[in-house]
Amino acid sequence: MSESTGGTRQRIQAVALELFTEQGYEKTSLREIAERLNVTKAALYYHFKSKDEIVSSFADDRLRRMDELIAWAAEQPATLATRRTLIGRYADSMFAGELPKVMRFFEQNQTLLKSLVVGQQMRDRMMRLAGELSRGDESPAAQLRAALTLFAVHSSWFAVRAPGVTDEERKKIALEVADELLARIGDGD
Amino acid sequence: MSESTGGTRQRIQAVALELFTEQGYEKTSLREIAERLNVTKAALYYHFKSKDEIVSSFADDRLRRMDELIAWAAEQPATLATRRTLIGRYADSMFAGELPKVMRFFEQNQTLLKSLVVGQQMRDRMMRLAGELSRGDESPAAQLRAALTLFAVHSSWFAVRAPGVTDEERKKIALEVADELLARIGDGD
DNA sequence: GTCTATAAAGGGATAGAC
DNA sequence: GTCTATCCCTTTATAGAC
Repeated sequence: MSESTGGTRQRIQAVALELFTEQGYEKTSLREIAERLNVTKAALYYHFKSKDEIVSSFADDRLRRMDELIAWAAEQPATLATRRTLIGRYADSMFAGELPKVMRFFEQNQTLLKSLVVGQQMRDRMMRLAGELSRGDESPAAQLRAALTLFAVHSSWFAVRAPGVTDEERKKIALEVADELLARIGDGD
Repeated sequence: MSESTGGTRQRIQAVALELFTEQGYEKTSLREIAERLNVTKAALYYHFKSKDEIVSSFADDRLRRMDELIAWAAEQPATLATRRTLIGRYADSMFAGELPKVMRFFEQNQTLLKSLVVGQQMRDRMMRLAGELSRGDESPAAQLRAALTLFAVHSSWFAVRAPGVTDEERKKIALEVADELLARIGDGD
């Protein structure tokens, strides 16, 4: 209860995430975030000790979930069934709650993957996830297919431009295409 | 001949493109670019009237090539053969000369696609290209496959992590995976 | 927990000498 | 074609009052 001081911290996170995603992290100033919330910059610094700590604050949760997913995958056999379940679980997390927003933020701010520590961690988790999806087939084509599978889930948000498509339908389409790609992994022998 | 004053303009373009891609457009200052070239900021402003004009200067050429490609595709029948030739030509341009560097720049600076005019133009061309790739099959799945096809060509640069892979091999792998995706477009009837 | 005020630095861009 | 010098603005971040 000692943390629920009106939820200002959460409001800062929400506004920052939105502006960082739409305009870019570098182009969004703390002044702009503060103005949207009708507070001052100094108030922001009470809740976060720097600009990039705001990013870490909402990315850490996402990192934890990815770690869980990767750990689970590492214990499974490298079969098509495992890969399908893995991408299915990943898609579930990408279409639930606030997590897709965080992933969209990183997609829009690719250069942060290099300059911020939390960005490097996110990059690392994505590569590990792709590694699990192609485990058992070390061919270059398999690596590409694994990466595209993840991108299929992400890009279903914007690549499917038809009007009136629900989230559930987007997920279904993404998994349909992903399954086709996964089916081609590991059949080289 | 009146423009060949030592190629300073080209050197500025090359350094800017590299730094913009590696660190991000917003994070790279004109001072930093000038220092790398051992000139002053004012010298940069003799060649380009603003920071974003540097971007336009190397993006315009890329835009022209994409326009040509889109115009060509629009005249062809919406068949699998056309789609395969189209993605093949696109891959050729992505693996030749300086063009891939420009595309990597835009990938790393996604937010510029919104804020810069030339970015909006590039975004528009990519969507048109995807449109040509899925023309004749307006299903959401076809749109997703078309987008993934383009991404397959782009991502072959970083998703294929095996050492010692040549550009030619990357292209071949990308087109192999792209062809599988394209084969699923337009067979809904 | 939020404020005012300010420090310290760096950004893009321009004027005018050479 | 490049320089020095400078303008004006915004940025992140901090100090200290309330």
